[in-house]
Parts: sequence; structure tokens; C-alpha cells
Amino acid sequence: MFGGPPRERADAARNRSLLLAAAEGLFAERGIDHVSMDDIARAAGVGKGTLYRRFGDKSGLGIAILDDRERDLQDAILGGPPPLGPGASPAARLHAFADAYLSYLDRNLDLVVMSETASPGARYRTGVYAGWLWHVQLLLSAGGWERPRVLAACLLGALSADLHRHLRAEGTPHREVEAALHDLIDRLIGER
Amino acid sequence: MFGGPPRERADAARNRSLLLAAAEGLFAERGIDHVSMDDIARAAGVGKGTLYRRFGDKSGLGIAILDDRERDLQDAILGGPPPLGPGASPAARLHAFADAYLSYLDRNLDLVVMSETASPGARYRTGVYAGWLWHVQLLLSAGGWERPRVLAACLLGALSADLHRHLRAEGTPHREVEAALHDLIDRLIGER
DNA sequence: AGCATAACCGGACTACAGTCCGGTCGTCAA
DNA sequence: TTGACGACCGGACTGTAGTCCGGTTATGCT
Repeated sequence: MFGGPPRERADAARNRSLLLAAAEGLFAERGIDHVSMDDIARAAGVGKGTLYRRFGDKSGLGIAILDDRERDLQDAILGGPPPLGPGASPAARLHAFADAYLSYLDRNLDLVVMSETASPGARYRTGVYAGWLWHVQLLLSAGGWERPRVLAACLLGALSADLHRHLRAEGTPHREVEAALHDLIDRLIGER
Repeated sequence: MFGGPPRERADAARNRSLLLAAAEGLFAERGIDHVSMDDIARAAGVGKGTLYRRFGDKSGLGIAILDDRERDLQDAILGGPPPLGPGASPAARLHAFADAYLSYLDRNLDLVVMSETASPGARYRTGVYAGWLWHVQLLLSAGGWERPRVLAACLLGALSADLHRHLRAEGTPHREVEAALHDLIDRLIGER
């Protein structure tokens, strides 16, 4: 009767792969700041229109590249072993989330900065952000907070990629950032 | 012997005023997003080079426009009456700072977003940011925290203009944002 | 296989941020 | 007052993000 979602055309899928591969290659080779959208389209051997139709804008391209790596983290949160996954106390899960997210950030910093700052407010419009927000909000309300959504948004503010790139550039040791966040979470929701 | 800093030339000063006035006018009239740097230079009757020499870039222009309004807040913090100024407990001063900063943000939201997001990391390179950081850091270390600098940076992350524009756009009531921040500060450093 | 349809393709085009440099004019010292 | 210096001026120029539309080609039905 109703078919599933219309299948992606073969040429479209091929171009998507070509573009993602070209972008990842160029980013790794020259650094994100020195790669333009034209470069990517040219390297993939397609026109610019194709690039923009597939990914919307530069931030969308970044999100697509990050997709797999983020999915790993999301899966571990939703169904992996505790304390990151379900089963541990809210406090323990919040601590585990902070560690896991910081580590994810650390491994993909420039890409995340790009996807979050391509245009003002870009971060908050992504589905991934909604996922993190939902998770933190649940943990906070399990911990008895009254305005979990706003508070969760504030906590995620403390995890902005831009901020952590700044801290890294300033030379702040990674372990100090982790320690500060754990202190903060301890005060918010209790001990580990 | 050594003269003071070389005086600004009369034409340069005149052009600075013209540019600031033109920018404020256009921003108010059309909204920040619909004003280009060319528009501003043309409205002020000067060339683009002049605009960029005076203010560096778009974010620098925003900072210059915000300068006075920020200075009021800085002065109140450094020498005004408690609890915002010196004399009150660190906890009380932190609460007062959060209120005052949120209110400042609320009154200048688009301009602050522009000055913070013109380029990635722009926020952290400004003198004003260093001032807020210093203040919050002092209050936290007076409250007995061990890593006041990193923690202060995280708290300011929760006060990013981009985030609060998003919360406003989402319809979150201002009083709820205030309440959440006060709850958070209470846990960090004690009661009001 | 043959055809109608709609999605897809690509590159020319616009708009904007930011740079550069030859010419100009304010400033200071004599 | 005059002259030399250097800061200042302006607009043409570059590089980039993102849009648009006429031509093309995959797809599903007969």
C-alpha cells in the first residue's frame, strides 16, 4: 500500500559518500579552517548545488560527519552498561555523561565547534542537542530538581565546544576541567 | 618627556562617532541581521577601510557599541553598593551578579550575540569577558572552591548570549531562567 | 522495452566579510 | 607660516557561504 520512505536514488547516495569522504579527507589533511565548501565539492567531483542540497549548510555537513561517532555515545547512554547506560543512580550517570561527553568533545573538537558555530544558534537546532538535553533533564528531575529543562540547558552551556576549545588553547589541563565539572555535579546532585 | 598616548586625530574621532551613530541607527531600524558592514560605512559617509581600521571586525564594532552599557555594570560591580558591589557575602554577590548580567543580556541580546559569535572563540578574547571571569573566579574562591577559574568559565558558559537567546526564542519565561540560575548558585555556594 | 514524471545535477550568480594600497591631509617642530 | 612626516582615508579587490534554475537522468508504471 504505502511504500516506505522513498528510497534515495543511487546517484544521490553515491554523491553523498563521495562528499563525506572528500570532506573528511580534506579536513584531516589541511585542518577545517582551510577547507572551503568549493574545495569539498571539487574534490568530490560534484557541483556545489549538490553539496548544499545534501547537507543544507556547512554546519549540516559537520553534523553528518559526526553522526556515527555521536551515535556510539547515544547508544551507550540509551542501552549500554551502567553507569553511562541505564541502571546506575542519576548522580553516577551524570558524572559518567560528563566524562563521556568531554572525551567525545576532545576527540572531535574542531568539527564540533564548526557544527555549533556555523551560524548563531546552530547548536540548539540540532537533533543531537535535543538528545543530550533530554538525557540531562531526566537525570536532574530524577535528582529532585524543579526546573530540570532550564537547568539542563545551563549545564550543557558549560559543555559548549567553543568554551572547551578556548580552555584547551589556554593550556588548562584536561583533568582539571574534568575535576571542576565533577565538583559542580557533586554539588548539584550528590556524590559519585 | 614622554607624551601621553598620541592623541586621536580630529578626523579619526569624528569618523568614529559617525560610524557608531550610523551603526546604532541602522541596527535599531532594520535589526542587526539586515545590516551589512558596507551599509554602515555608506550611511556614515566613510569608506569601508575606515570602518575596519577603527573597529577591527564586526564583533569589534559590537563591542564598541556595548562599551558604555557594559561599563555601567562593571562600575557597579567594582565600586557600587552591595550586594552587587563590594561588601556583601560572596554568595549574595554571585546572586546579584547573575541577576544583573541576565538583565544586561536581556536588554542587549542581539548585539551581544553578534559580538560573541562573529567568529568562533570571539567571546573569550574580549576584555569584558576577562573581567566577568575574574569577578566570578574571586567570588568562587572566597567560597572555598579549589578550581575557581575553570569553574567560573563553566558558569559563564551557562550565561552565553547564544544560549539565552535560544531560551527566549523557545518561550522560556525570564523568571524561570533566573530561578534556575539561583538554584544552581545556591547549591554551589550557599543561600542568599 | 518505452515513457512520463520528478528528483537530481552543476556551475553561474549574489551578497557579504575582510584586505590592500595609492593618494590625502592633519599634526608637530622649526 | 611652512614643510616633512606619517597616520588616515576610501574604494577596488579577494575569498567564501549560500542561492537559483535550465538541463539531465534515475525510477516506476504500462
